[in-house]
Amino acid sequence: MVRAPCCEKMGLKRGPWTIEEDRILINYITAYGHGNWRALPKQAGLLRCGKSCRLRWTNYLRPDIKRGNFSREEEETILELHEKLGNRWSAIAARLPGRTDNEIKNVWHTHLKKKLIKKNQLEITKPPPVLPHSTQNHKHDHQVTAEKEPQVPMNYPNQDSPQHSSGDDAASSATTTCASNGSFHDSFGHEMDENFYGHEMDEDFWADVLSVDISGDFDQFSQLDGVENVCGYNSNMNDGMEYWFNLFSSAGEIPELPGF
DNA sequence: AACTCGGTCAACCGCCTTATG
DNA sequence: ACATAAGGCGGTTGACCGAGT
Repeated sequence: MVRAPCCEKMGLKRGPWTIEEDRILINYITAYGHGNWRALPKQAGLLRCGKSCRLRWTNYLRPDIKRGNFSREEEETILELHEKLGNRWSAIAARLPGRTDNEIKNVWHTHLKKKLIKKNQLEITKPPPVLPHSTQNHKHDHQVTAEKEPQVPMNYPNQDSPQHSSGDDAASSATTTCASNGSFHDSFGHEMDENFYGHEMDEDFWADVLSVDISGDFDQFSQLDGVENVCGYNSNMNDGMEYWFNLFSSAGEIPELPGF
């Protein structure tokens, strides 16, 4: 079936999002939610297609996004889940709070795939263990196939969860990254230093991007009702909210966020 | 200093599934 | 039951940046 594109290309902006566009999108979703992505850009006054808005929100602007490098535990979790699930990035992301499918996909292709191939090559070059002759025959088969990316069919009949569940999964997965007392936890629930995920690096990054001095009162911002409501949980600052904070503080809008 | 190359990651594309009338 | 709209997914692209030459 041939379908028209999801949005007319005429007059709609593409490419990287500007800070102003981010603010408009956050303002709108904070005030009205995102019931209908297709109608959203028109109602919010954005010259973007709904798909682009959804992607920007889910992959970047959502307040529960965790930024910075992946921890060793997270990498191991991805490897483990990828072995079980294949390239089902959204299913993997659902098990890694604060991480998006896009981010996991990127880290897989840039780091983990190579890591896995290297590991498998090392195993292949290792002298084979002495095995009973009946089992030795199939040893190499397994190692060779492990080097390839698992081929997962488009329909996943053997999976215990439905294929399209990332929206709900993502929402439910957002509840464990940052406790109400401000402590940070990794995906295994271990308490962590807040700098662990490269928080300090992010601060510099955003300061550069926004040309603002980051010395504001995050607590005041993060405890606003509207912020809590959009986050879906009672949370203090995390990286996504930090971005919000800077976005609005640079425009002098705190605490008069729309919808609050 | 200028250039190349490879890594990174945000964004887009096309297809599929689900929801709705 | 069917057609269409909308949401969502995985694959891919391309701009950017830093390291190496």
